[in-house]
Amino acid sequence: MQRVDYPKSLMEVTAERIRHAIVSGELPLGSKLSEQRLADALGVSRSPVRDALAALQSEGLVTISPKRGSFVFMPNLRVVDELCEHRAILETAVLRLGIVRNHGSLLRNLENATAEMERALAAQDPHGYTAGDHRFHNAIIMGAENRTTERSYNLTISPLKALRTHLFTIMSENTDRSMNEHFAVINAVRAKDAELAVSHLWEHIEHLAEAFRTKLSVEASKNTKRAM
Amino acid sequence: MQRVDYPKSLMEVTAERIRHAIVSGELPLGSKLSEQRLADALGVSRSPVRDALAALQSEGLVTISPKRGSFVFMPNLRVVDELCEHRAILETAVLRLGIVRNHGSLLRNLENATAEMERALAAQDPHGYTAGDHRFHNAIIMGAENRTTERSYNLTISPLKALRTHLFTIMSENTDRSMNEHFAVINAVRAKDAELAVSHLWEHIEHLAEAFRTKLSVEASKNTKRAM
DNA sequence: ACAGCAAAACTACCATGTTAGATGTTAGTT
DNA sequence: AACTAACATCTAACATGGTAGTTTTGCTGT
Repeated sequence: MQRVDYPKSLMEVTAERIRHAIVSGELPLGSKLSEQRLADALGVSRSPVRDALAALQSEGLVTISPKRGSFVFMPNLRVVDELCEHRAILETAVLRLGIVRNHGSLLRNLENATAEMERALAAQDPHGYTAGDHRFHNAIIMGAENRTTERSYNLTISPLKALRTHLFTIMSENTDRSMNEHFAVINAVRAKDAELAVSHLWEHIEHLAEAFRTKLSVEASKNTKRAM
Repeated sequence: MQRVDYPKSLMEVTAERIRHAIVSGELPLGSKLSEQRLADALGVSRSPVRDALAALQSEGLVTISPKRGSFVFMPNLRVVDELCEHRAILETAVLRLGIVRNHGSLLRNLENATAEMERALAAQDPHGYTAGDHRFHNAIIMGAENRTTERSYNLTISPLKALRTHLFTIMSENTDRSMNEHFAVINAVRAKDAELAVSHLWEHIEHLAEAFRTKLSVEASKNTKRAM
């Protein structure tokens, strides 16, 4: 007999659906949502939708305007900068710890992730490449074995994941440089040179922030549509 | 004329009340809550209480057990360690940035905070001392001017604030060492020696973690009571 | 055609009712 | 005394109705 895992509540399922719709690009950034419409579309009452939206707000994916409506988050340049910097702060700090605490498994996970990315790159599979990238950075976060930091990371990474799919519909042109940066981090980790690894990692994330900035300033002239 | 700030919703007020009750020690750690009882006690309906509890759960102050009840969070040694480490990660990273970006105002705020702490120490005012300490660490966080990191910090610091009031009812015996550590950080900041400041700060937070650990292992034999 | 303005539609907030699941209690059996 | 199961009680999850604030719409006069 195996212990039963708790069935997910309606609110959780609802939150997952909406989160996926945002991150996958189904719901445009800044688009208007509505408890009632979402409830009708998902076939549930307004209560779980309301709870889900509140949860997604604390994840940074949704902003709720009192008496006006709920909206998919709409990043400006400053917020994106801050998100990337926060990400860099967490990843670099955790990388320092991981190199000391779990050097073996950390290195192995990083290598697996880059292998997946190379495979996806050869197969021209943008989706797989993105998955590998997430796996790479996730391996860094897991290295310190600190659940609090993991939670904090997941909160800030959700909007960034959404941004990635919304801004980069095709595989970026900078994948070569990106791959090299990943390898640079790995090599430094392998050599247990924490400071070098950290500096490569910070630079890597900074490049991503730059890419976001240029894309955002181009697409700044879009207007909000109703999605739900 | 000043821009009016949005009137707070019932849910926000409710959340503030409950949060204050937890952080101030009014509600014991691990004690059972109940939407209905809280609603009756606060004179509101269950809806805002429910929303508030959900928000407090994402702050780490409350844990909700499906169909069973809500409880004030109950930390174990591991979680406290992780909270402190996460705090150290954020504060040290942000301190590095702050020294570069806002050296002047950062230093000024740190000095004001320690001045407040010394005043409180001379006046035997534990409450004021704690307030000064919070102001000190808050000054560090504000130094980088990154709202995302601020939010992340506030989420992790709430349980730690609660722990402080619940575990240290009297002013700690280690205030001398603590004050010296604060001064060590300030001096390093003044000299713009980021690495030295960071190492002092990390050590300071690590000492706090140790204090939590010893107190927790002593008080581990307490049982849960109903509070509301 | 356009500005002003009032009515209608829409929204989240809050209150309350209902329900399924979890827990505590007690009567009944061995 | 020990175990069991029916029962009562308590809980949060979910559904639904009312309300006040916001936005849109559509009419009106110019």
